[in-house]
Amino acid sequence: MIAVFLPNGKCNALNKPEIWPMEAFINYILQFGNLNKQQTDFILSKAKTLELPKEEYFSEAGKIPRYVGFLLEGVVRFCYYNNKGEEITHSFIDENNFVSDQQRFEAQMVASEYIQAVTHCQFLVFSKKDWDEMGNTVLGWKDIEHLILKNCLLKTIERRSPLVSEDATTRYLSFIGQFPGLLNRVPLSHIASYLGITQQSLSRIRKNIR
Amino acid sequence: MIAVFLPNGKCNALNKPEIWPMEAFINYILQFGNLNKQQTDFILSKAKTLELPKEEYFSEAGKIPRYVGFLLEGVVRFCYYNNKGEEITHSFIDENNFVSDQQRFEAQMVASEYIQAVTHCQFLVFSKKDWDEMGNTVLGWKDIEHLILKNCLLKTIERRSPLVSEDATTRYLSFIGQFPGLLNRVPLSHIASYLGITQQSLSRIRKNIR
DNA sequence: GGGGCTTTTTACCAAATGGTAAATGGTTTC
DNA sequence: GAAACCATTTACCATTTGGTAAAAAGCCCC
Repeated sequence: MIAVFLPNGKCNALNKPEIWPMEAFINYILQFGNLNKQQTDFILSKAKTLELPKEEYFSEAGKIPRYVGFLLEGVVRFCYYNNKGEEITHSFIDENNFVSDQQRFEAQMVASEYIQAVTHCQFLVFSKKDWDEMGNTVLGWKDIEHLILKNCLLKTIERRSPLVSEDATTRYLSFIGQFPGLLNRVPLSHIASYLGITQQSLSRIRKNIR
Repeated sequence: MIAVFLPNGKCNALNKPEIWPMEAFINYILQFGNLNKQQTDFILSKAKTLELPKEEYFSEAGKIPRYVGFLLEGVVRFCYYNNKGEEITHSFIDENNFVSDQQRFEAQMVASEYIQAVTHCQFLVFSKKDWDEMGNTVLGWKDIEHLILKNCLLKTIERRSPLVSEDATTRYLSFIGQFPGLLNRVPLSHIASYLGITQQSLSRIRKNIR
């Protein structure tokens, strides 16, 4: 991956991106529509890289989201606090997916959820200004943007559906199927929260499965 | 409401819509963008009405969705069968909302869910051909369509979130808050399924609340 | 490698939920 | 109005899950 490490361990290093990891990003985009080289170059010219150390926030409840991100490396989670003060992990996102509280970003409204780096993360990011400029400049980008967002929302709904109706063991197995490889990168406490059970229950379930 | 009742109790009566209930529909649409009279007239000229008796299907798993619907009167539910053969109610939709398996409708793919009338229902419906024609003819309609879909998907996610993390009583109370008035129009068995609990548990919870 | 820290597992019991079956209540049909 | 039907509640007990606490395992730092 890109050899851009943070000199001071802080989270806000913005750099011009290197060349080749962009391919994953461009390939992702081109799934949803056609763009010519000039157009993709324009989009890439707006991208910056952002590194976040583990546990830092990509965006925070109570603040206005600054970026749309595309996750090149790492895992993030969306979480919020319910009215009992419990921290609820709502979603996980891994490599080569967009990361954004899109509704709040678009409207530049205060967010109600946190987006947190679960591992060390590397993003491509777009500011509101650049994102809007892409929409106005690149013909067809708005359609692609809509398709991507729709796709993300549908995936979220599909992933979370079994979490309501199935028993805890089935939910856990379904999680493993949906996110193969995430199991070893994410604390079990977050997975338990995502599945809507306690950490102890999850541990019991894992024991029964072995 | 429109006085178009079915002569034979069957579900496929398509008629030209009357005038005034369209207002709710147009008002709904204009929330998401501006259209002039000519444009809304064009859209209305494509709308037909569809009446469905209680328990009939608006669209069925294994079949290609024929219409996008706008629910003028009644309640529908989305449901599917999980791999244990249990029927799961995934969502409820009530008056003045769009009803569509939009992804499958757009692609004219076989659906995996049922959309069923919970009460007697009256819809405005649009065929695939007319829907596409609206997109190609009415400038700005595609944007409105995207916004509406995004809005529906976000609402679905928001409504279903507490169903994962909260206990059954909280989920029930949250359901009542989200759908005031639906309680008396929908069988409790469907509500229990929606909440991810058995009918007996729901009955117990209702007893405890009194 | 050892001390200190966090994560994960285990144990115990209380509480909530599921499953089966029967009773009650309400509605429709004739 | 009685019979038949469906929806809802109740009861009982088995199973699952939650909550508290402690033990074990893993990890980091020096």
